[in-house]
Amino acid sequence: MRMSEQVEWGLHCCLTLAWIGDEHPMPAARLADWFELPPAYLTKCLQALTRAGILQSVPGARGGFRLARRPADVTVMDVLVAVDGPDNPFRCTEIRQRGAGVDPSAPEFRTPCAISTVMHRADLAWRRELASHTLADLLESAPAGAAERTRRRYAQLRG
Amino acid sequence: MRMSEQVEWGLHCCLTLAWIGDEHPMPAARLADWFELPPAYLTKCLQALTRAGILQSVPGARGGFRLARRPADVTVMDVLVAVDGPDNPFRCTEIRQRGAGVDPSAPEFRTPCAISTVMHRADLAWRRELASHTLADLLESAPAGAAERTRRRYAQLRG
DNA sequence: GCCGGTATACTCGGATATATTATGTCCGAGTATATGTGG
DNA sequence: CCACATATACTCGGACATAATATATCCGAGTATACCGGC
Repeated sequence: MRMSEQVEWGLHCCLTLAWIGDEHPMPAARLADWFELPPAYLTKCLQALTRAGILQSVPGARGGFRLARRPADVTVMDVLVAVDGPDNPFRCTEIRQRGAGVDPSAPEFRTPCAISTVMHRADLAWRRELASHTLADLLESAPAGAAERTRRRYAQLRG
Repeated sequence: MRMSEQVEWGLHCCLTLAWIGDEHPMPAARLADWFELPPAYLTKCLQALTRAGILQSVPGARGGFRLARRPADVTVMDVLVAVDGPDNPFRCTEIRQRGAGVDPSAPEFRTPCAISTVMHRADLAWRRELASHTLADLLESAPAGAAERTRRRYAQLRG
């Protein structure tokens, strides 16, 4: 099991967009250059975040992406769901009902599979933790001066 | 992100082996037939569990697999690690250090990436939940009579 | 009848193909800007 | 000098290849059993 790298990309992009502010939207190509990521592929991630209402895309010249909501209103969980999809990593295939001599309509199968239940609980704990942290939290926990450095670097990049 | 199906297989196999007891080891082919799973592939899962010390393989005729420990001493987490590997689903690639004009030796990078920290916390919560349930718990939470039905079905299968 | 040797059938175990998913790339549709022209 | 129409350059957006991983399979090595012959 391995999480898509796009989750990391999406979170870093959101943080960078938060730091440079809403004044100018930032093109995907510039974000890709910023992190040395494949530009064409990063757009896919940014589009997913846009569809989820986390980013806002601005078309045309001087266009790009900006945050659609305030950092405090975007959880890490939101980003993950937007990029990686809403599905539970564990998917119960009900193999307990298979095999010869098993009646799928037996009363014992009315209650959910115990394994599935445990997995679901663990998934819930995971999601709860991710939902308890917002982009604002991440911005605050950054080293002192990170915002300033980011803005300066961005200004230098724009020339 | 999708968890390997082998995790589900491994857990169900462990529960079945617990129910039928240690008297006779159960061959992989019979377990595969039991759940209607691909026999040759299931062995890979069982081998992984054996390497982890959860199952015990008995070679030769009348051989097969049996539980190596008591059900109370095997957590769901143990099975997952054995089958799916110990790696954290999220893998920080330190993209914050990339890009032109960034000094990887800067003091701000001495502290771990905040994103990585949050992900690690969530992963920990997930693992903690999985580690808090043992095979014995799963056996107990099964519907009444499950053990009896399983043993009877197995006896009938052996002929 | 008992013991030993041998052949056998059955088991696991790791090396080898295929399917699916994630990664990476390309080109077209659309829009704000800049420019040039007429009033 | 100002307003408007037009052309342009830049942006996003979804459709198309490639690489990595999970799934599925096969055949060989090893072992306990069962059988057979000899004592």
